[in-house]
Amino acid sequence: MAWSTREIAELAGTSLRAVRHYHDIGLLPEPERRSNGYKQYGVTHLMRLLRITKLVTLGFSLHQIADLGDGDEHPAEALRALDADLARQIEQRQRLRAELAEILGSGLATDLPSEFAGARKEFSEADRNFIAVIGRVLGKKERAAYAELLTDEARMESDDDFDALPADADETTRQELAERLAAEVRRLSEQFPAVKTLGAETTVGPRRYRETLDRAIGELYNPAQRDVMRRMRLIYPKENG
Amino acid sequence: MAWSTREIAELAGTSLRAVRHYHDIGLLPEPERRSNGYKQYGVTHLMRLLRITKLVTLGFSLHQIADLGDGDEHPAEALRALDADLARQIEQRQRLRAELAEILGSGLATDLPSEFAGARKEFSEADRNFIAVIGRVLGKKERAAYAELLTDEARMESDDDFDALPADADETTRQELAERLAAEVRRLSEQFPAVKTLGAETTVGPRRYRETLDRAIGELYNPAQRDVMRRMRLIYPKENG
DNA sequence: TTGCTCCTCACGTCACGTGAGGTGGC
DNA sequence: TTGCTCCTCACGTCACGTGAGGTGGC
Repeated sequence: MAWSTREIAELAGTSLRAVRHYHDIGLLPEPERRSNGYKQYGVTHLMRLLRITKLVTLGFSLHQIADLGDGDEHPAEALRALDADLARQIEQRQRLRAELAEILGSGLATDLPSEFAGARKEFSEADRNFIAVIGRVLGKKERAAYAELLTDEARMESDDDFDALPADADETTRQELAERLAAEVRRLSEQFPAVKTLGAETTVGPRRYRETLDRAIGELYNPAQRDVMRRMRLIYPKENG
Repeated sequence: MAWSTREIAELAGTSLRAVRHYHDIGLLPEPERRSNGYKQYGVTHLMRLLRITKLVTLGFSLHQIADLGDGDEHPAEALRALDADLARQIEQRQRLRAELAEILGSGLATDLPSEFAGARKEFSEADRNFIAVIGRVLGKKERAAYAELLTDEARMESDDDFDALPADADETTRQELAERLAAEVRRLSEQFPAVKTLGAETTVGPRRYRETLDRAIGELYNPAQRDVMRRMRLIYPKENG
């Protein structure tokens, strides 16, 4: 008597359902049946199944295996293509691991681009969100420049004051803070010339870039903070965040 | 006015459908709608979406992302688990590439276990099938021993005669061939002591092992060849293939 | 009126896993 | 009669892709 479905599945190291699936899609011919409907497999079926499971573990899709046919020609070209594919997958995973290492090493929030891994750590939630958004719309080079700025520059007292600014801060407080921040931005612009042109290279075009930043600012900061930003721009009329 | 679905999708570098999918599974809250039913996204939605897409590209499943919650705690443990997983995936792919290299280098048929990569090449189809089957049912150590035998031993004239043996070969031819083959097997048994106990360590148990080999022999070789095998066993009474 | 965007079903993909419900031989 | 194996539907998984069919603002 011949093998049952469970038996060839076990001999081939696969599952009952997998064997039936290979029948369903026409990858493995169905064997003869006994009078009660039970399937009876022979060596040729086992051979075919062994080939299938081998190719599956190597990483071929069932479609590819079907295309390879049941002949015994050596599919060198397909094997090389698969190898190249595996090489790509390995590289991609290695890049991901490098990124993970950066994130883990820096304790960087997971919603920030990993270029910012080296940045000084204490952002307010609004700042973090703002940086996440700007990080998405800036082009690669500008993002790197921005990241460099955040990495080299320590947090200043004026930053704390800005974060803590209440929505109803009075006129004098706002103007004074705007002046201190403008002085800071001026200094940064000299130290990091890229800041002057920030927004020149974006992923969404200059118009969407401006719109996006404006919307982010509108939602993330309170009226007094937004007013301080406006005043800053009057004092030091350059693009800035 | 706020962002449309297409707009946040583009800002986050993902697809319209992906955003809707995140809504469907409750990963991303739906925003307010305009009177015409159009969705209007704000910065908080963009932030959430950015976090999701970032974690997706790192390799988290949507379930895992849901479990991480929308808080901004640093998911260090999850990141480390993911890293370990990526390391495993890389290793597995490297093993597959090594196996592919062996197969490609040797021109080995894809239905044979790759341990047999070094084996002498000219198997008859029946032999190849038989080796594939026995390769599956032998345990790892015995498979290695068998592979070593096939690697070191050159093909003999008697092998060719056996492959070419017609189903109606006469008595004398069979007996003579059986004697030559038995002598060969005796020599091999001395050179490779593992041959004597072949079948002791199997993946399917001794009973299924014997059954499997018998069925394979029955289907792969003609009556005269099977008779020669029987005679061999009488002359040199050891397990053999 | 035409073109473009938005919307909601709802089926398709891939390689099976997992019951559901029924039959056959000991 | 009970337990075990075999069978055939047929839905579920995962992260969306891809139309199908309809509406709204310029």
